Amino acid sequence: MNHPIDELRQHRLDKLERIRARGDEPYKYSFQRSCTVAEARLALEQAESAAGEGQEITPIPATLAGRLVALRKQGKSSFGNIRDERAAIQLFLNQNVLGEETYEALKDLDIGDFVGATGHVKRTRTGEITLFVERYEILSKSMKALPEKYHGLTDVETRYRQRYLDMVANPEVLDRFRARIAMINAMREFLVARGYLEVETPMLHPIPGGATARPFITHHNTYDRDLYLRIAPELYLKRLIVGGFEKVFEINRNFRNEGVDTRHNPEFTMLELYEAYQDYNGLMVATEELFCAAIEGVLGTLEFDYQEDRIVATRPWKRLGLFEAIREYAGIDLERTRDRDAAAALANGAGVHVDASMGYGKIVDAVMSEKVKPQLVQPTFLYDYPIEISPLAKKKRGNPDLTERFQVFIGRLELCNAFSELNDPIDQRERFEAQVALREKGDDEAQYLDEDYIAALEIGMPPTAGLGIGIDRLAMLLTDSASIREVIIFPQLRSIE
RNA sequence: GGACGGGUAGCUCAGUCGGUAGAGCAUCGGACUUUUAAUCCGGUGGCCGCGGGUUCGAGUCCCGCCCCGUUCACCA
Repeated sequence: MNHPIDELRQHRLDKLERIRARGDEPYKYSFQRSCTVAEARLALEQAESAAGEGQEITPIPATLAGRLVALRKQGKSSFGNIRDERAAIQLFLNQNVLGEETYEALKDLDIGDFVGATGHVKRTRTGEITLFVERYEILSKSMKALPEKYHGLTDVETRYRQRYLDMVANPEVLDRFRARIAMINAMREFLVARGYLEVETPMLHPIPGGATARPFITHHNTYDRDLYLRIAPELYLKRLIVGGFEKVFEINRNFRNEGVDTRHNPEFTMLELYEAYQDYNGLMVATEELFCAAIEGVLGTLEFDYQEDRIVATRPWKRLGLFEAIREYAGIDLERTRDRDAAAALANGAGVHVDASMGYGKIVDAVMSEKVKPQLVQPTFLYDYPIEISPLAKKKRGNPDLTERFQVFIGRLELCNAFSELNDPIDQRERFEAQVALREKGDDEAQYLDEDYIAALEIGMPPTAGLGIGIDRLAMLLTDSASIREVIIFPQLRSIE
């Protein structure tokens, strides 16, 4: 068989042989760089500005390492480019300098190999910052052809399945994930500075709680029992508030056995925080501050573009009652109508599809999702949600049909969910029982009754407000990404058999 | 799960009416001592996503399936 892959592979194997035959090792154990490529470039630029316009400067000695990303041979001299994590630099390789034998050995280098090189950094006469190489060595041999240099790798499936290749071929992908990391760091620093404790709670739950979603089920052999990958950390974080911590947060993965689309990945990262003696009013302020810290931490400004829209996130953000928003954007009033069928009729009239299984709360939620959310470009709080779809939130003062709950929307993305936490154990039990009743009627997303959580509330939980932020979606917003898969480094794809 | 779009060389893509499977880059050989998508000459490289069908003949038409994207449904 003469497959091209075999041929290319054979060429590389031959090169490995030749390298080893020279007594060299194509997979080195370490390499001592004098600095990074970016540092070398900066050193030259600083020397230049110190010397002044048009002055001769002394070339800067440097030993650099990186992946060889281009090699232009021109007879007895050659140009290459290496790239390390942060920057790329041109190499100049000349037979007179390297010696005939070493220069000849360039034949055994391929684009994709890691190379270490020692020489002096200066500009070529075309002005390109270049390492004039005096010694080089191969550090690691690549056995595969890299994607084409000009177009890069654009095939979305390959980009997601082989993210490492995406990162090699498209360096801006590194920037996107750096932005995500910077965002998380900014939020963590903000919270730690305000005295929140970062905690870790279980990923394996005996009862999946804290959200309405289908769980992944797994099995623990020693205890011979099924466990669930957590759909939310909420109930454990609130147990910590019961235990005596007053400000806690966790940034970690949740798993939900639901559909996959541009805004949903089966595993996703959530920041949840809880603060004792706080309610949703105070939390709205803190939420605004936290979001702004994240946005400025990444972008350095509160004004930015997301897809087609210009977002201006300067505070204060718009606040709208949920029903007010529905009146404004859907043109119907669902607040006065607590009757399920009347609400369904109004929703239908507004062009929102309602099916028979949906109760009042879900109808309100559907109208919000279809008619309100698509209008919420600028940062907006929606607050006061129906009790039916908020089983862990405290009833609104003066209106037991509503809960003290809010969500934040930016760029049509739903980014967080927060409420005054329900800490009345008797009310909580009734809410759980309502969920169990829904489950018995066939709603497999209804929540489970968690007796131990009730027991914790019976010990006593102070007044508390809590918040959950979809980290991946916020990363989408701050990196102008249309799909959640662009900000999840290894997104979930169907496996190929 | 439905609708729409896509899957051809390692990568990026053409492929007309059903008639010998193409280009650029990469790769291999040659030329070249300041190039940077280097250039010039020559060569190698294909399960056309998979499986059926129609046909003298299928990358192309038909049917089924797989995978990806967008979208709708569900969810955050």
